[in-house]
Amino acid sequence: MRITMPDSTVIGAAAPRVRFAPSPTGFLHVGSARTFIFNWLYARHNHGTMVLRLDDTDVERNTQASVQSIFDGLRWLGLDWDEEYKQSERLDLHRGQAEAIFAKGLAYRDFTPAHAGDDNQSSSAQGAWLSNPGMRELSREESDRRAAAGETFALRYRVPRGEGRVLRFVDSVYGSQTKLADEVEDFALLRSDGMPTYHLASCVDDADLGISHIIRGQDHLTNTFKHLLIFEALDAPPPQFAHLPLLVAPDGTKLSKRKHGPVVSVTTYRDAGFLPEAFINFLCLLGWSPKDDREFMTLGDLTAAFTLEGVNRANAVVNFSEESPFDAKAVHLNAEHIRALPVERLASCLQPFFEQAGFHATPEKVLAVTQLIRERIKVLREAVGAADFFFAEELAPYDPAELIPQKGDAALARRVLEAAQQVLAATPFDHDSLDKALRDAATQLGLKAGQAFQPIRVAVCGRKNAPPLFETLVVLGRDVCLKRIGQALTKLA
RNA sequence: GGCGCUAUCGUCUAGGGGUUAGGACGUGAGAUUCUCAAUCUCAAAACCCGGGUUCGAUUCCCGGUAGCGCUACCA
Repeated sequence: MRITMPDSTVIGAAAPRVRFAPSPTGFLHVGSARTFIFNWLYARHNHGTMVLRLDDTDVERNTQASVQSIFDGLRWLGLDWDEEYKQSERLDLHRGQAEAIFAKGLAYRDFTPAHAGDDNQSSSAQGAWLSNPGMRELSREESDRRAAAGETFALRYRVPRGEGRVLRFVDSVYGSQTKLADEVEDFALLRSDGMPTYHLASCVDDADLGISHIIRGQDHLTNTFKHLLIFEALDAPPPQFAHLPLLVAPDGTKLSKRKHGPVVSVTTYRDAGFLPEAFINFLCLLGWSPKDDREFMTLGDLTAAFTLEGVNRANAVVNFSEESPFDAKAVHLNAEHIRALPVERLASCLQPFFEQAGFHATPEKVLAVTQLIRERIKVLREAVGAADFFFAEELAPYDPAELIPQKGDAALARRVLEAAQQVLAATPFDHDSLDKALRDAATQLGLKAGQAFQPIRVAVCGRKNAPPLFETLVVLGRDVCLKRIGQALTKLA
């Protein structure tokens, strides 16, 4: 296959083909998302092809909801893929290849009933389990006879034994890896219900789809020896492997949906108001670095900088807790990306959050508000709480004591608010005019700006901490400001 | 139990035979400011342990320890 690139260079067989192969057994979690991102970056950096393959051979555990959740997550990330497959639609290929392997004598039928759970303490005391007694040695005739009689069986790989065979591959991240074939157990290719196992289906598809690089979690590092054996039985050259360090929870264990819940789901980040670019940026810094001091990186920066050589070998902790479900660094990077976004784009990101909160949010107003809060929010969702008073018809109840400035009393607050009423009624409603008029008024009252502005700010916003006063007044408009100051005066009465 | 992988501030990481071991987040202090943010400055904070190699190891080697992964007819 030859692909003509936009810059019209022709890439030959060297153009990599990578794949992301999630199994739909739950929501898309951050570890999977990172694997997807690294594959994507590798593909784009090298002008290769990104394949999405749903590894859905575990019928028991697959759900449609999970498929949906994975696509939701991937769509949100905004990273595309070039080809899409479902393993469940390729079962004939898997079974055919299993038969071919069996025909070559590289696999055998195991009629031992599947045993559930971990009742093999006795064998673990001795060492590793390698095969079920008697099954490997069954003659072809005997095996055929029992199969014909309707006995169910699993198909197992006949791992080379007693030859001292060394299995070897060079991992792009972990370097040279070797293992004695004698230590690899006779793993299953086909289950007794005829369904392919993950190992078989995955390798058959990787070979068939011409995958050149397998970039996946380190939990598969030792499985790779089995996969080498399968590729060999398939007469297919093994792809290049690159294993990624695992993402772990603060307790050190691998991130899991079961154990850690929705805090590891991609959609949780989306709903909290992370920007996809920020989320991707954060995930990339877990187990990879550009080897310079850059941390804030756009998708373009990441694509340009990403190499497998830059991947680390040690597991990375995603630092979340009960109190703060998001890693502080993720939050910080998100705030940076929020500030880097053009206001118009940020405003349209904020729009749905405001609408969801039930605000009457016209695009014009949202744009004006966005300018005032963009340095004050770290995740989009916070905008709702930070800007509610811009949209509310009536201010939420607040403590009138807030109206009283430091070293002042209620009488002082009243004087300030009354002066403000006059000024606001008579001054053109723009930033500079209000700035001058309000400062002059403060001077006349013999007050410092801070003292004078607090009552006004609280009257108008219903809280002490808010965006700068004059901009806020302008966005709110004269009528609303005067009305709220009037209400504040009644509170002080 | 067996096999494998890993080990630098609390966290993410840079670095590498001789360095004041660098950056970022977080934390603390200060500056600035109409509050809050943002911004800026400063501070505290790390080479798992033991051997070896070497003039010299945090860096290379071995051992230990710890953590993680795999050890399913899950993926």
